Amino acid sequence: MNPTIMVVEDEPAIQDLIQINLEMSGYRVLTHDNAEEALKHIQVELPDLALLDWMLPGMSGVELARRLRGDSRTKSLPIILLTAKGEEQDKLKGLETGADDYMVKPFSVRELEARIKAVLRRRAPELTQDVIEYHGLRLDPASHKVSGNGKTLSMGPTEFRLLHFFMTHLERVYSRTQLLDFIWGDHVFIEERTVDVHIRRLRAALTPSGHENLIHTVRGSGYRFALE
Amino acid sequence: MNPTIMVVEDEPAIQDLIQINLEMSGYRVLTHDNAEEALKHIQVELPDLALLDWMLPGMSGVELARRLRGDSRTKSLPIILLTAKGEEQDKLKGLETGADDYMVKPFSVRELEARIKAVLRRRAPELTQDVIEYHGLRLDPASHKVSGNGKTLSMGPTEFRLLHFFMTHLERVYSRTQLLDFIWGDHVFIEERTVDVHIRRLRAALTPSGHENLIHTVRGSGYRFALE
DNA sequence: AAACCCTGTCACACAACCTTCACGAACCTG
DNA sequence: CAGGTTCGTGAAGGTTGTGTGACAGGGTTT
Repeated sequence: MNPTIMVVEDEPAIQDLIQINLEMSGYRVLTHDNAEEALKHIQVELPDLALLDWMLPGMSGVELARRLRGDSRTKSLPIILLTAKGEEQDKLKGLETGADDYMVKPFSVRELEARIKAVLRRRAPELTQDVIEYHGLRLDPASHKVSGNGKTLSMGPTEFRLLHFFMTHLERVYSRTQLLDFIWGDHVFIEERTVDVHIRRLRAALTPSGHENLIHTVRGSGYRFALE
Repeated sequence: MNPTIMVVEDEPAIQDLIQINLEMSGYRVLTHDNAEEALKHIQVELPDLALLDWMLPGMSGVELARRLRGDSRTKSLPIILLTAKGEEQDKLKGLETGADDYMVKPFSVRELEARIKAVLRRRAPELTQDVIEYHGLRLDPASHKVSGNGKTLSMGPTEFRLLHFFMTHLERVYSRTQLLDFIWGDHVFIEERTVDVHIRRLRAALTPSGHENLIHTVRGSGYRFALE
């Protein structure tokens, strides 16, 4: 699934501009024109990044950012603030509230996309559309293709997500529970051992190019993806 | 046909400079020296990109941009704003322009063309009227004709737009929702599965020349158009 | 008015996929 | 080396996603 970006912006013109361009770039966009509505939506669905206007009718974007940081569920949600010119001197305050980045209006769409990409890369690399390559194994999120030493490898959707996660989180052990959280999503009621089965299928899918030995079992702890 | 660029600029010297250079580069250029005239023209003909001066007699370029964003017909028209040096600080306070990009005068013609190209490529590669050819499959936007290895292929309007979109967006997976947004338009209340049906019709239309296997199903994600 | 084309929706069938389970191998501990 | 734990593996069963044919409504042409 593509990264979901929540846009909270009260001016329709700029809302449309952002939405159209981000969708064109492959993001899924949710728009709200006030903070209260946005908060309600977040109860239901957690976006991957939030783009908040500084000034909003009712609760301001700054206040919204602070609230999101306060709640443990949204604590690590990447946030970019949009500020108009005169507000710039308050930028320190903005960063203090926990925003990852901020942009001063007017901004170009190119710049916006660059910053979104930068923030995502830092905070959630598995959500960017960047091609990842590691020792002859190549994964392209945009075209949804995997190849090992030039040879195309095919696998199911879950194995693809699993591999994508591993390739953006190298050299580290993840427990089955963690993998379930990151790849299957929040609070899914699934047997832990199911992870083993997908690991096995991923190994099988990587075998044609000999990359199956990148996945290491760490007995008692979980799995690790690396050269060794 | 070449992309049409509308230039709204009141200074004759700059107007000429832009017009001559852009025409030299193969664009069709429409010039107006005020926003009202430009709006009138847009009723008749929709350009592929608008180049607006910030300051204009009567309605300003900013106001014009806002209006264009407001009308659903011109909502997604790419816009580049031209601003003079001093204007950037004074006039921008809290202004949301809705432009895709903006340039500060004086600028080089080379830079202008680079930005135009970038904006066009990002916003509407399927808008260019260039004939597209890909592995024996040939699509001519101007005459609305498609042929595969010389053999004429016939299809309905929707399938044509779908194919046009795919051929200008190769090697990338698009979800059903994205395809609905890009090809049917924003906020259309249409069943997602309808996309499948048109994919099927497009495949059927491409079968006579054997190009139906350029369309790949990516289970759980959407469709991808490429060789593979 | 009839014939035609295009479109969006539905229902059904099938294939791909996910999850679980059970069994045995591998491993650790004492 | 015995007992217990953890992991790999194959298969079964249920679920989900996609391909496909049919059909009705709207629009256009004949």
